[in-house]
Amino acid sequence: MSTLPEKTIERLSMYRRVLQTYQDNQSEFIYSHELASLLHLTPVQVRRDIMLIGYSGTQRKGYSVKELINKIGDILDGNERINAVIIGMGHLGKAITNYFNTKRSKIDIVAAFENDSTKVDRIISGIKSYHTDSLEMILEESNVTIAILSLSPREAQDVTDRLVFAGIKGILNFTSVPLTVPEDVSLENYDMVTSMEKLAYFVKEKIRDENSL
Amino acid sequence: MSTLPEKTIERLSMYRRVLQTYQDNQSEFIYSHELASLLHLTPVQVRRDIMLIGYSGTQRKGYSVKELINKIGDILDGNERINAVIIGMGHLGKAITNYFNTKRSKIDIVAAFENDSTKVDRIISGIKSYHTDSLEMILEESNVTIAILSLSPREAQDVTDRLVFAGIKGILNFTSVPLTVPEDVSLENYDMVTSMEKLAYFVKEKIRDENSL
DNA sequence: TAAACAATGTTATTATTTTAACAATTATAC
DNA sequence: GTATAATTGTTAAAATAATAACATTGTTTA
Ligand SMILES: NC(=O)c1ccc[n+]([C@@H]2O[C@H](COP(=O)([O-])OP(=O)(O)OC[C@H]3O[C@@H](n4cnc5c(N)ncnc54)[C@H](O)[C@@H]3O)[C@@H](O)[C@H]2O)c1
Ligand SMILES: NC(=O)c1ccc[n+]([C@@H]2O[C@H](COP(=O)([O-])OP(=O)(O)OC[C@H]3O[C@@H](n4cnc5c(N)ncnc54)[C@H](O)[C@@H]3O)[C@@H](O)[C@H]2O)c1
Repeated sequence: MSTLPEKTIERLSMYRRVLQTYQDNQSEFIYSHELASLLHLTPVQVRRDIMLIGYSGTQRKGYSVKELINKIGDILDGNERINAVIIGMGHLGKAITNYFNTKRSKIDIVAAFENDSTKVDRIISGIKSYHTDSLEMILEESNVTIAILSLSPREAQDVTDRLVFAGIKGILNFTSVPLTVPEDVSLENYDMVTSMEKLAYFVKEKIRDENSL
Repeated sequence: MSTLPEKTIERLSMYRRVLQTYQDNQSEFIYSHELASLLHLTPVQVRRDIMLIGYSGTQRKGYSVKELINKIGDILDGNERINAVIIGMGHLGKAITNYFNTKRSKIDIVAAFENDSTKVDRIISGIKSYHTDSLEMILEESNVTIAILSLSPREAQDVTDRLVFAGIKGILNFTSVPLTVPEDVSLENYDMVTSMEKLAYFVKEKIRDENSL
């Protein structure tokens, strides 16, 4: 199967989550319009996404919840578990680590890195925290493909370069720094300020539109 | 000016941020290709966005950094400051509050709400935390338009309904719950698990592509 | 067993977003 | 001054994503 559209991948992740709670509570099958309604999407979009991943339901009956969950798992998770590290165990880093390692998931955060000596060589939020100096050493002896960046912006590009050099293939960047990475490294940015400013803009626009009617 | 495309709004927020640091360090003017390069975009996209907001640079000279910052400010910020509240002062809520109120911005987090009695009626991360029971009361006497949700998923929809009823116009949702809100309320969701799973998928795909060459 | 119905699966259309093409303009060099 | 080069502003085209249309098919009902 060729690479799926980005937006479809995002929705697959969301389908799976709601299917998992649906599975526990409800029926064995689910209709596209039910799944759509749980996520405020259209039934067509759900059907199209499911078509794209090559799964088929039964007409008049819907999709097998269990099979669909498994099929999504095949696509999102693959076979092996994925190891991640987190750089920067400040407020955000601790929140993320704490959150992630209380969820069941195929992705594990296996180590943290810190600069601040008071946070090094300790267990924080359930995982071992190392000094950033030993980044290369630790990464060499473990199979880590993803890094989460929640460190001070000032250090973000330097550490990124080292991560890339050490063979990291994906970066989830919470610093607002626009990172430079080579082509073969995937980069996901989340910028909370942008998110807030965007929301504020559309709130303003809606109020303006209402007043102008 | 009519409502701008969503993606343009996101980039405007990013333009402004890099322009602000550029302003402090460098020249009075900036070329589209320079601004593009700082954010890893194309010069065309930068020029098109700037066209859409109705600002003009000088050919052969570029854009006045100061004027462009101001123009973006007119669009994103409007005239008045915006007040926000945050619901749920757990790990994530504290991180966000702490982060936001150390930045200069037109958006202020003015109050927090909590259920846990040990976190109520105290100053946490610099802002006053109230019991969620008093949500309606506090919102009535202040001009708050935006709410940030970082509370337990279980309570998310209930609190959302109350926020909407109390007149909130925008919600930034960090719980992974697919919230139901009326048409006139803007909703921004950020789902960290989806973000991670998406990243993991594209990492896998890239590795697969490389192996199949 | 046949007709009606209600759901899926897929192709076609539309909307949004990005990228390309290029004309217009202005600073610089000669 | 005039030619040249470099940059903006805008329209056109391409790519991506969402929506609509509808044919297909399994299920129910009479
Ligand atoms: N907290 C939020 O809600 C939030 C929101 C958006 C963006 N961010 C961004 O996320 C990052 C972290 O935010 P925070 O609020 O947790 O800040 P913080 O100051 O609490 O944490 C930063 C941590 O990074 C560590 N650090 C610095 N250099 C390091 C290095 N070279 N290697 C390893 N660790 C290093 C520091 O010691 C500190 O513990 C910042 O870039 C911030 O801009 C945070
Ligand atoms: N921490 C993360 O990195 C992260 C990442 C993604 C999503 N989330 C989501 O963000 C939310 C918060 O995560 P967290 O890690 O901070 O969890 P947390 O348990 O540390 O914090 C949740 C807080 O919400 C409070 N709360 C519960 N019900 C409330 C109510 N009705 N009114 C006000 N406050 C209430 C609790 O008392 C608690 O302090 C959760 O929905 C979680 O799924 C967190």
